[in-house]
Amino acid sequence: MDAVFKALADPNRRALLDQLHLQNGQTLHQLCRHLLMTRQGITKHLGLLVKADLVVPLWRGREKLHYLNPAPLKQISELWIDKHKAACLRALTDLTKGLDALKPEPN
Amino acid sequence: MDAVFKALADPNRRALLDQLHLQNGQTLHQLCRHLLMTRQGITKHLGLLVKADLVVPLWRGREKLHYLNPAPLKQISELWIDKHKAACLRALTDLTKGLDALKPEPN
DNA sequence: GCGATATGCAACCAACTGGTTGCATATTTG
DNA sequence: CAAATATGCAACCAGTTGGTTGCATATCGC
Repeated sequence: MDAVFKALADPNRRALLDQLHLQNGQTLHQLCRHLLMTRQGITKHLGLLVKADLVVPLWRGREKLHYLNPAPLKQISELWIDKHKAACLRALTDLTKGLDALKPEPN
Repeated sequence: MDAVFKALADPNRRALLDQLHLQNGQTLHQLCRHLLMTRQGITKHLGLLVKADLVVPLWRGREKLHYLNPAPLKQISELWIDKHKAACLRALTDLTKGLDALKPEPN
């Protein structure tokens, strides 16, 4: 869970996910073409994505294919985002109540 | 957008959001009681949350109240998570296809 | 007004991050 | 087998991050 948030924190890694979203199952060298960085740098980013289980690697001969795994994103969305979305109205009313409490001196 | 992902990357900041979710509009000192860290440390974390617009501060006298703003989370959920969730089935079939392609030698 | 309370700001530090270079290993191809 | 291709691993380096300490400022209560 923490690994997923950390993995999503970097724009390069999000770009990698986007790239895989565009064409799934790309090899490391294919992914390198879209991101200006050394191959080893990309390997590190992919390592974090794999550790967060957002990407699943698959060896085919000397090539390593990378596939998206949408499960963690779904989980985060459900466990975290929706929880706060549900409190949307409450939060807004809280805030406006706070603002009202600020000005009880209209004299 | 990037600021939101970065802000969510730290467990302490997520804990702060959780705490505010539990009781909205808490003051800095109130938030300090739930997280073992110096007040200044928490101030820094809150600063990032405010910069990401996930938290809105509100001064009342010498106290600074902190309110949740659910808008950025909603936006992320819609713009990012759902995009990948939509590709859920496709991603899975891609992966299983990749797995199948691995073993075309059953002889 | 004065002490206590609530917060801000800046400097500093260790640890982590993002990225590189260099070299090793495995697989494919001719 | 040898050359080329695809990848891994480790060391290193600069910049950022997470957290601290120290001191300044503003507001409340007596």
